[in-house]
Amino acid sequence: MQCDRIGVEVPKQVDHDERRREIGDAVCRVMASRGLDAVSLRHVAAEAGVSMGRVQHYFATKDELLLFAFRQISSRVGDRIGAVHSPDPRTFLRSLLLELLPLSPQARAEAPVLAAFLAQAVVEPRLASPLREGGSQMVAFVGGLIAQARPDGDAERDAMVLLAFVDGLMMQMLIGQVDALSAVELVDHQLERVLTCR
Amino acid sequence: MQCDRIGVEVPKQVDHDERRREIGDAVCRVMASRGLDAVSLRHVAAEAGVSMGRVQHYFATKDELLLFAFRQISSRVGDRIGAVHSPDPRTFLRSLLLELLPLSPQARAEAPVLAAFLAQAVVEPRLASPLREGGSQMVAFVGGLIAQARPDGDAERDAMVLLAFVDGLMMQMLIGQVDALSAVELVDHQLERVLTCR
DNA sequence: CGTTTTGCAATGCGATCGCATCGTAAAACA
DNA sequence: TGTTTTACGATGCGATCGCATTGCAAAACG
Repeated sequence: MQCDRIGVEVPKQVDHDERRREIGDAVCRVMASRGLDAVSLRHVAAEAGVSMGRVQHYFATKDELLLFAFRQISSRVGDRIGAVHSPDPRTFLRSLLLELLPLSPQARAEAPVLAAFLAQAVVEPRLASPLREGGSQMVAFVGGLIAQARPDGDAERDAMVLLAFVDGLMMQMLIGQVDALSAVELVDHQLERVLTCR
Repeated sequence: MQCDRIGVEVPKQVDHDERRREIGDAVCRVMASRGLDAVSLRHVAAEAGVSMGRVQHYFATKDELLLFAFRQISSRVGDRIGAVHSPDPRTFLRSLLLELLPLSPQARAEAPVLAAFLAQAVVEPRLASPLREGGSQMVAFVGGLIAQARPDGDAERDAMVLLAFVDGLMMQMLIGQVDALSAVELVDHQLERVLTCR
């Protein structure tokens, strides 16, 4: 009998990456509901509905587990905002900014996890570094869109302003300070101002 | 012999509140350097240079300790921004916004603590509630200043925009994405736009 | 078919956790 | 001065932690 998958190096009968993703999801769910410090091997195993031995089998250390979960939501958020498109730069920009807020069910699930990792990044350079990298890319991209939508002015600076704004808005939504409707209105208001003034 | 302090209810020989403040400071220092989940009774005691018994003597539970530390930095930040004044509403506004960023040594020490509590507030309503309250007050006050500095337009909405912006900017500074000089420039830029456009 | 490898479950270990308890020196009080 | 109260330091306890180890069924391999 052959391996159940074509190609090389697929282990035996289970999809290694899929299992890791399932456990990574459980990590995110624990983080979203009870915070980063509630993440223990046992809690994650229970959340995933598997044994602790399984978690250990796929992740050598807790650190590796958390780093994997971090990269997992990072890439998910990246995919989500990467899927946004529009021929009109202004519409594109608006959709992009709104995609960064906890408005859709997916974004609502991911935002608390992101917030927890963001706070941890303050004291953990291994998290801060990729976040900075992603942020820089966003600044460059959003800056490009702004430049398209509007002739002159420092587009990169406005990109930083807009992105800091949506970051803060996300946090305020997460603590219940701003609801979804108000948030969208604020984004529209600020975006309008950035694109029409100066 | 008499009590070493005039008035009633001062315990015996030590200043109860002062001791609690010292320990609360140690909590904040641990949080700032190693994050919220590094806060344990032993670490706090070591950081404060006292015995664990002392920490337990002044705080019945860890929860009470953390809540006290939270209220302590909250009131410190409140005092700090409450001390900002200026006859010119525009200058007042600028100073207020800059005071919310980790620019001064005090603010730089407090910001990581605030960020950690903010993230915890996402999953802990007992923290989120006072943060919302403080945020609402800030919106009202900043909105008032905007209304003074600028005739028409929705001042409260712009206050929310500005405050979300500085919140996000604080986080980006904390992860090393934006340095102090750029941050001040971004605040000036955004403030200028809010006050002159629309 | 037998052997090897994989994918776990189970258990145990030492460290650390929050918290309770106990003892006691000193100060306050009568 | 004797008693009480305060302010701890010290120690211990059960729970939980990350992690190492062991065992074993099933699948893959020769």
